[in-house]
Amino acid sequence: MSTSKKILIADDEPDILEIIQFNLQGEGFEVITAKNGDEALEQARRHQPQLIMLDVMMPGKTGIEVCRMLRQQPEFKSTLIVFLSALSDETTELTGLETGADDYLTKPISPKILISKVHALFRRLPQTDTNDKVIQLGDLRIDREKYIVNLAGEDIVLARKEFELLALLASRPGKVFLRNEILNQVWGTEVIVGDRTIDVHIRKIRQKLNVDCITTVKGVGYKFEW
Amino acid sequence: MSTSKKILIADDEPDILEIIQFNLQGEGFEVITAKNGDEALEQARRHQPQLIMLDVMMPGKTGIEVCRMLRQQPEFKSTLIVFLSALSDETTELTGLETGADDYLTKPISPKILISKVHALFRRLPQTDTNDKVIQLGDLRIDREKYIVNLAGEDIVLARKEFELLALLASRPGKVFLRNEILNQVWGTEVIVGDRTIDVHIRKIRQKLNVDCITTVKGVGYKFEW
DNA sequence: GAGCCTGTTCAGGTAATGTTAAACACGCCG
DNA sequence: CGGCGTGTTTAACATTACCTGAACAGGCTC
Repeated sequence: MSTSKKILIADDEPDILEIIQFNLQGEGFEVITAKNGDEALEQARRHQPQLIMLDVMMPGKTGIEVCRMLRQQPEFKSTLIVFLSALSDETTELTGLETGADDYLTKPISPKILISKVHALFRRLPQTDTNDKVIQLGDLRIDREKYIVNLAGEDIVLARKEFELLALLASRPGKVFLRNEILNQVWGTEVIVGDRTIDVHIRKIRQKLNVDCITTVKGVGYKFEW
Repeated sequence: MSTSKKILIADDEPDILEIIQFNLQGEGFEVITAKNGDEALEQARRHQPQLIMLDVMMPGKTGIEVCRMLRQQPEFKSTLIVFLSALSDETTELTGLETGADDYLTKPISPKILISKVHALFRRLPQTDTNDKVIQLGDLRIDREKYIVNLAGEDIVLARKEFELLALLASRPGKVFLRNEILNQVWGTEVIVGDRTIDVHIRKIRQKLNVDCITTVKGVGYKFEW
């Protein structure tokens, strides 16, 4: 688990990039930079920052486009995204916020204000380890990327639905997931499946893991406990 | 289904109050208003809004003071707080953000931008609302999310109705809940059950908790005391 | 002590879940 | 294209835990 918070800044003006970088590093943040939209996407993918600051006007892809593309990818669904713009155009700001950004800052901006804003945004970021790609709990490891469950060194093969169901429950150990919640998260809102479907999958997981880690809360849902 | 989101607006100018209220209500928010700082504190306590918008310059307590006082109280630790101010003074903005506010908006502000901002803020809320789901009273903890009652480190398993009944009573310690009130909240208005049903559940809770915390108010109802 | 309210116990009914097997969907490969 | 294997869903049935009402006991008030 990385302790320091990573911030990606994308701007085509080297001066601005440098000033912001300097100030944020002074606050203990790890800063990654990009000179244009494509580079921003590339760096975001590589470094998985918690906060991304995008200049709106950049050669190639605009910040808005970059934001939209990021938000379409599951791993950036909850990443903080902030726009930086020299123009305080209402329409652009609106578009930016509606694209899923968390804030829209206008240049020039005082370094102090910028830092305060960044801190305010980080205050709202959920615990970093809950939406990680790898869930590690004792000798149980659930790797969302590789679709592998490993228990005490032993790889366990789970089918896709089984895996997603387990990953969901394990993403918040202890939390009771309502049956509806599970259906929405694993099956989506459009598909309608019978009542027993969830139970059957739960049973298979219990069987394959051969450990009593999923508790039924009757009339409510299921929860994962370790 | 989530209940509608409540927003509290505090401003001493009636015109501004009205404009903002109108716009937010149009978006489906439930809006509460306050004319000054003290009223804001009062209304916040009463209505427990998810978002509070504070004018900085108000007669009596300033928005900054109100924010500071709110943040000191556990129930407002994760409430969204936004400042509204006519003056874009850097020092004030800094102070505001450092007091724990989520954003600082300068008047005049376009309704559309305001609404977008509000939506952007609410997007960040769900992750942090776990605090609201836990009732902690001394060494008794009722966790609505985990469906667990923990007393002095010991987990106590309650059935669904028992849990909901206890959670209801404990949500307002000291308040006497009428039997009708309990029926409506726990059983719903449509279901009709006999008189003794509540008693039976109360008994089971008393038995399982093994602590005398539910007091009978004869001819009226029950109350939870700690 | 009568009347009213609540406490206690218990067993039957029932809704929710567990279990199993079989049907269905889908891609793979010859 | 058609059989095969895997993954997913359904249906039927078993099982469980929960909820509830009834029946009675006890306590308080008048």
